[in-house]
Amino acid sequence: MKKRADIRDVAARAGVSLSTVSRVLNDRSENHMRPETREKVLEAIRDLNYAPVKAAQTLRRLRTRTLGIVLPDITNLYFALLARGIESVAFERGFTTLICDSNHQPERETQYLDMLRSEDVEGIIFVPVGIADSKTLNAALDQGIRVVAVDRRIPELPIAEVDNYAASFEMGEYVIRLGYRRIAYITGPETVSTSEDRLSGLSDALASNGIKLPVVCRGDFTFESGYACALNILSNEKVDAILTANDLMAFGALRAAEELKRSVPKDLGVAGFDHVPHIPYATFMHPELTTIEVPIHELGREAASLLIDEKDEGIQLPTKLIYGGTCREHPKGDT
Amino acid sequence: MKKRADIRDVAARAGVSLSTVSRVLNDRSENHMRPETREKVLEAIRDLNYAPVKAAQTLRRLRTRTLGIVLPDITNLYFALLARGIESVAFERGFTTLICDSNHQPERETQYLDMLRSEDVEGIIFVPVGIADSKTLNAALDQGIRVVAVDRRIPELPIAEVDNYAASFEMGEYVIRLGYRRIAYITGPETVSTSEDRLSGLSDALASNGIKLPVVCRGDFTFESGYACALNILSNEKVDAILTANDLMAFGALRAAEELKRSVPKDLGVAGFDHVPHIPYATFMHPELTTIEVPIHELGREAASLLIDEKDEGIQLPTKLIYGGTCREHPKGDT
DNA sequence: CTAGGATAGGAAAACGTTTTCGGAAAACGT
DNA sequence: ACGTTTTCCGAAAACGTTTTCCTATCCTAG
Repeated sequence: MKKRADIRDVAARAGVSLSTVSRVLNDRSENHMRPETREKVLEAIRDLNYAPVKAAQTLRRLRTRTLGIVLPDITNLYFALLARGIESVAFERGFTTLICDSNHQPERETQYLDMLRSEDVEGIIFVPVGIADSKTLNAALDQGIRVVAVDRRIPELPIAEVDNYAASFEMGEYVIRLGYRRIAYITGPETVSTSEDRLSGLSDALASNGIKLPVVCRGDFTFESGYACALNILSNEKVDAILTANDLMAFGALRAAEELKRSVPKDLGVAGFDHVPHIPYATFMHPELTTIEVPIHELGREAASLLIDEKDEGIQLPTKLIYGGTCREHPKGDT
Repeated sequence: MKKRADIRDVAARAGVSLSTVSRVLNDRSENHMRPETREKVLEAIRDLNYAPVKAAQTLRRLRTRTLGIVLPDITNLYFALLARGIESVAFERGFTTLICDSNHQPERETQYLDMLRSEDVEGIIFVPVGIADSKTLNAALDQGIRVVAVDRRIPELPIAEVDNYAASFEMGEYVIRLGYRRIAYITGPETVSTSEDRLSGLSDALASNGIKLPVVCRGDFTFESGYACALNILSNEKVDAILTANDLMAFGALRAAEELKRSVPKDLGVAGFDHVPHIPYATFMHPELTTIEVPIHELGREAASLLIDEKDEGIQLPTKLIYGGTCREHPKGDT
C-alpha cells in the first residue's frame, strides 16, 4: 500500500503551485486558467490517482453535507421506513446520512446529539424518546444546526407530521357509527405528543356523541404493554371496543382478546394507529387490523426536504382510515 | 446564533493552555494531571457545551473512526438487528457508523461503496445483494480500507457467519426423524452463498437417509415468493413438508397451506431459517415457526470487532434449532 | 540545602485543504 | 514606448485539533 498522493504531490508533478491544483479541482469559473495548465494538472491527478482528503476539505470550508437522524428504534419497521424516506431525499441531494438509534434511552439520545454536533452535520431529524433535553438541543441550534421533528412534536421546532388529533377523532366517530359504545383506550407515554393528540382526538369525538371514555390505560407502544393493558381492561371492565395509540399495542390487545375468548370483531372491536404496511406477518393475520394509515415514508421525505431547503414551516400530511376486519363491518341500523 | 466554542475558548475559560484541554479530552493515562486542573477543564467544557470538531481531529490523526455498513434492506428486521449489533460495538469503541441501504439494487450498492471510499471510512461491513462488483470492491481494498462480509460470503474476504450447511443438515435430519419423507424446499437466490449452503446441507442430509428432494423452488427471500412457491408446490406435488431458506418465505408457505386447507403440522410440516426474534406478530401467530436461530445481532458485533481489531480470520457462530409447532412434535415411533 | 528526577502544563508544529491577496506577465490603448 | 487593465498563478493564512518537545515547578534523597 503506497503512500497516498496529496495535493502538493500533484502540484509538484504538474509543475505548478498547489493553489493552482486546488483551482482546477474546484473549477472556479471566475478566474479561469490556461487550458494548457489545467490539462497538465488533470494529467498529474490521473497519474497519481489523487483524491482529496475529505476531512481537510470539511475543516476548511466547514460544510459537511451530512444529515443526522436520531430515532428511538431502528428495528421498529415504522422508524426504519422513516429513515428510508429521509435517506432517499438526502441521497438525491448529495447528502450523507448518519442514523442514530437511541434505543429508547434519553441518555443515549443526548450522546448522539452531541456526536452529531461534533460531526458538524448540517441538519438533524429528530424523533425524541421523551421530552428532549433542551440543553443539548439548544447547543446544536445555537451552533446553527437546523433541527426538525418528525411525527412527534418538539417545542419551537418545525415538524413533519400528520394531524393526529383529527385522525383519532375520525376513528372515534367511525367506531361510534359502527355501534360501539363502551370504548377503552390504550394510549402511549405522556411525554410523546402523538399519544396525547390521539387521546384527546378520540376523547373529543366520543364527548361530542355524549360518550365518555370508561377507561384509559397507559402503555408504551410495545406489543407487551398492549397485551398487558388489554388483559387488565377486559378482566375488569365491560367494554365493547379497545382502541390503541399504535398498531403494535393493538396486536397485543388482539392477543389478549383471543386468550380471553372474546371474539373480534363481534364481541369486541379493536383498532390501531399507524398502519405500518408491508408487514408480511400482518397480511398473514386475519382479520386485518382496522387502523389509521400514517404516510411515514413520505413524512421522512418531507422532513429531509424541510432541512435541505431550509424551510422554517412544518408540514402536515393527510392520513387515511383503513377499514380492516377488527371492527364490525356494518353499523347497526345503517348501511 | 453564538459562535461555536472551540478548544481555545475552553482553554481560556479554564485558564489553561489548549494542550491541556486536549489532554483532558483524550485522557492520556501517561502524563496525568492534577485532578483539580482536570476538573476545571471539564467544567469549562460543560459550561460552553463544547464538542470537538470531528473534521479537525480526523485531519490531525488521519483516522476517521468511521465504519460503513452496506446492506440490502434496513426495513428487514433481520438486517436492522444486524445493523444494531454492529453499531453497538462501533459506539463502544468510539466509531461512527454509516448505514447504507442498497435496497436490493446492485447498482446502488456500487454507488454506496464509492461513497464510503471517498468518506475515508476505516472499514466496511458488507452484505452484498448478489455477486459483489469486484472492481469497486478492489478500489476500496487497494486504498487500504478493510472489508468484511457478514452472513453472505464474498470471495477473499473474512466473514462473520454461521455454519449454514451444518444447520440445514441438522434441520434435515430433524424433520426426517419426525417422519416426514416427501420434503420440498424453497430456496433463495443462487447468487447468495447462504441460499446455496442451506440447500446443499439439507440435500445432503436427505441423501444420507436415502431420500431425494422431490422439488426445489427458487424464491427471493420475500413473503410473496414463499407464498407463490408453496402454492405451486402444493398444487402440483405430493409433499408432506416444506422447508424454506428463511422465515419470511416460511410464513408465505404457511399462508399458502392455510388457503389450501392443509393442516399444519399434521398434513404438512413447515420450517424456516433465521428465527428473527421479537417479532410481536410472530408471537401472535400459532403455531410458532420451527426454525433455525441465527444470532444475527451477535454476528454484527463480531463483524464490527473483526474490523476494529484488524483481524484477518473470519468467525463462525453456533446456531440453534428452535422447536416450534409447525412440525410434528413426536417422531413416529420415537420419543 | 541542593542536586536530581518527576510531574504538570505551555508553545508550536503539523495534518491537507481552500481562499485571499497580491505580483508578474501579457494584452491593450494611446 | 509607456501606462493601464486584464489574466494567470504563487505565497501564505486560515480551519481546529493532536502531539512533540520543552520549561518551569515540586518532591525527594543525600
